[in-house]
Amino acid sequence: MLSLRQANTLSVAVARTQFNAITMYNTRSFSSKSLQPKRDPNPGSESSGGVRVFVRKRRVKETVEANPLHEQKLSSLPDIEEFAYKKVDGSAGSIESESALSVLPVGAEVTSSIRPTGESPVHWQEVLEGIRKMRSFEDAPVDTMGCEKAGSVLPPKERRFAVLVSSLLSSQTKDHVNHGAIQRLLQNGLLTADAIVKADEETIKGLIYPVGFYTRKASNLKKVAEICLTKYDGDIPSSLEELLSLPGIGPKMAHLVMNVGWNNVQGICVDTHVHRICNRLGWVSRPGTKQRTSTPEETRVALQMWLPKDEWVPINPLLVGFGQTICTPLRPRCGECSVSEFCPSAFKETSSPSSKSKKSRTSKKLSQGN
DNA sequence: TTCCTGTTGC
DNA sequence: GCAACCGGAA
Repeated sequence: MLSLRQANTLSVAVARTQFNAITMYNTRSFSSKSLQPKRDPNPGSESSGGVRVFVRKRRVKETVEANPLHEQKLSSLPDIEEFAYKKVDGSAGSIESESALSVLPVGAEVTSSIRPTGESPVHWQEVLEGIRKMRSFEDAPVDTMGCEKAGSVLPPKERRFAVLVSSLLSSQTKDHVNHGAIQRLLQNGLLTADAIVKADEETIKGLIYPVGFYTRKASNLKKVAEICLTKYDGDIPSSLEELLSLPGIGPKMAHLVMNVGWNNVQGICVDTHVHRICNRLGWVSRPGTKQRTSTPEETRVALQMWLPKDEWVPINPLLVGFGQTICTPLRPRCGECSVSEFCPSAFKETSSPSSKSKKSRTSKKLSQGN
């Protein structure tokens, strides 16, 4: 059975109401003021002696309380956490994934969220809060020109296509350069699958220049548009697997598109910033070891082990902006960082790696696992 | 030099 | 694991 400490990492507040209902709130999603348990708006129905359980997010709160059809509304929502519980007889049960409203046996005790299985690093909440505060002062490029901003004024289908194209173009490219390329495509009416299929590849290439790898990206863009048009009626694929099958779309972009394009959280979008910062903070490691993770994919899996799911989307823009302004790849500004006291890597990357020989740099990398 | 919100093929 | 893809900025 899981310890109280592990259960606490879920930050779930459980409270009984006079209707013998259990309302579970994710405390990270709520201000302390809104933590008051709400009574079951429809007590007793289909509960059959059980206890109603609500698992929901802050942003659907209004919907729930205002709409009598709360069950349908809730069950159609994504990003619902999974929870395990213990029955009175000691046996284990769980609330099904994606099931927002479930019935829990009388006397059952919530023991854990199913998803996070790893140990949370100490002080992770303080660190996250500290970074949020630093970010509220800074204005990182990602805040105004990130991929998720692409086509925010467009209709849903076109917006999704814009997000996909923006993702495709943005790798290894400065935010403002990518933003310019998207604007030029838009102005030339080339931000739909249909238009790109009809357009000349050289034209595309000229418009997206100078994004990184523009030749390859122009080629990929044509192929992706063709696939979107023929297989998805001009829309973009709605599953992780299908997105990954597109040329030029890897794990980082696939998760970004799922997150901001479909609002369907399948995993954390881990890029170079999230990868670097999580390792600096000691938040991720090789399974069963204390060594740092070596690839963003490895970081993603390790991070998903313990980070609560409602942080999966915001962690990306948060750490990207932090990485663009303070926790930079080269010469991080630890002196300006308010959470350096919690960072095992603080003030340890002051000298330029190039000041050392290649050999010592390699050995340094190898010994960095701590 | 190193990096840019990476992906791909070897 | 690592070079290639791309060119420019800090």
